[in-house]
Order: sequence, then C-alpha cells, then structure tokens
Amino acid sequence: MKATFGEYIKKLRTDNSLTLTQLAFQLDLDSANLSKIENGKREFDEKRLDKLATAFNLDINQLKVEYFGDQFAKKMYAYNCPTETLMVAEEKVNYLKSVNTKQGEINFDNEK
Amino acid sequence: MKATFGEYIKKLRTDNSLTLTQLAFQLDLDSANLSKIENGKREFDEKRLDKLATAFNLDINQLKVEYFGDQFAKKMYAYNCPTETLMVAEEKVNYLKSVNTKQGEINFDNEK
DNA sequence: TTAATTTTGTCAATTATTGACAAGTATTAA
DNA sequence: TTAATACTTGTCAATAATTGACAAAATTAA
Repeated sequence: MKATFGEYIKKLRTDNSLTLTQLAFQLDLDSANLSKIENGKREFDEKRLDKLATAFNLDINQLKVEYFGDQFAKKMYAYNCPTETLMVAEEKVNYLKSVNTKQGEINFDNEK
Repeated sequence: MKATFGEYIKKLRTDNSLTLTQLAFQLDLDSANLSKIENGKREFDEKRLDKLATAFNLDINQLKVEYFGDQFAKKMYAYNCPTETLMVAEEKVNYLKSVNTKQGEINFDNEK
C-alpha cells in the first residue's frame, strides 16, 4: 500500500508467478523496460493502466489510486511541497467539477 | 484560491498593474506565451516558481501549494480519479520521507 | 484614429520519453 | 560444473511533447 508503483507491479507479477516476459507481453512492452519500471528507473505510462487492470483483474479505480497517488507523492517529495498541497488539490478538483459540465450531465447554470 | 494557476498569475499581475511584457521579462518569458499560460493554454514551468515568488514577494511554499495543487487537480479531473487518491498520495509521501534519508539527517537504520 | 496591450497561430528547436536491442548478472535445474 | 531461464543495466535512434520565438490579429484605452 505504501510501496512505489513499481514495487506494486512487481508484487502483483510475482504473486501471480508471471515472468517479466509474460507480463510485458500482456502490457505490450519490452521485458527489459518493464524491469526498469519495476525498479523505478522508468515511468509506467498511464495509457497502459487498462491493460494492467485486465492482466490481474483489478478494479481500474483502485489502480488509478495507486498510480496517481504514487505520481503525486513523487512530485511532492521531489519539490518538498507542504502537505496542504493535497488539501488544495482536493478543493481544486471540486472546483473543476463544478465549473466544467461532465459528460451526459445536464447543466442548469449554463447561462453563457 | 480555487482558481486555476493561470488565473492566479493573472490576478497577481493585474492587481500589481503590470503588463504581460513587464511580468514576462521578470520571468524570462515571451509575453505571448505568458498570455497563453494565464489562459490555460500552456503550462507554467516549475523552474520559474522562484522567479514568480520574487516578482511578487510571495512565500515560495504557498506558491508550491497553488502550483502543484493545480497540477494534481487537473490530473485527477482528467482521469476521473477517486478522492482517495489524495489520501494515498499523502501516505506515500510519508513513506518516501521515511525510506529516503533527508539531507543533513542522521540515519539510524542504515544497515545496508 | 493611434498606440499599447493582449490573444492566437504557427513552427523550428529543444528536451523528454519511448521502443528496441545487446550485453551483462543472477538464479535455477540438471 | 554447465545450460537454460530470468532479470538487470546501458545505450541510442525514433518518436513525442514542450518550448521559444515571431508574426499577425483582436481588444482596449486614450
């Protein structure tokens, strides 16, 4: 839970006794590069989250939590951001959600 | 506070009655590109946060809160991440801080 | 109107990320 | 031990993303 995303993938893979080559194939990746991802030397591309979810039958939302949680944490750590940053982020997401009309929803306050 | 980072800069600039050209000069930026940043059509590069702090005599930490809070919020919104993501991010920052020895600190559990 | 300011469009140059492969080091099994 | 498999690391060209720079249009103020 507190591990990096690379460690997280590695655990998933080994728990399911897959080789790098086997998982890399499912993710449409070179096994050497998957190794780097697991060891934190490359980033996992977000466009492969769906494939990862499929490979291990995971909930895509839980995966996003792990993935983006990891991304944000890395940034925070690298730039030594105050913890507040996350509170402000939450406010701002809510702001974005209220300003932008989501797909399929009806917008009642759309006066221009 | 809940505005985007671009709106935030624009407000700072206009409140201090600077033109785009004037502020852009201080930030070592083209005024046309600063305009795009203010209007959310380009990203503000994090390497310029210090210059921005100087220009308006702002606390750099407060600026980081605004800047990264905005970044995280945009990602969350774009990928429709659960709010949990931010809790997990917080855990992970703490994990990173505990694992990596910070500068100047003495590491007591450094048995290889 | 004119001048100053802001916005938009474009594109080459720079920078970052990726895919691919080779060569290396474990690890395991016989 | 060897041979096979698995994993790691380094490199680099190809691709993609970001940036700086400039021109030109639109807006605003006088």
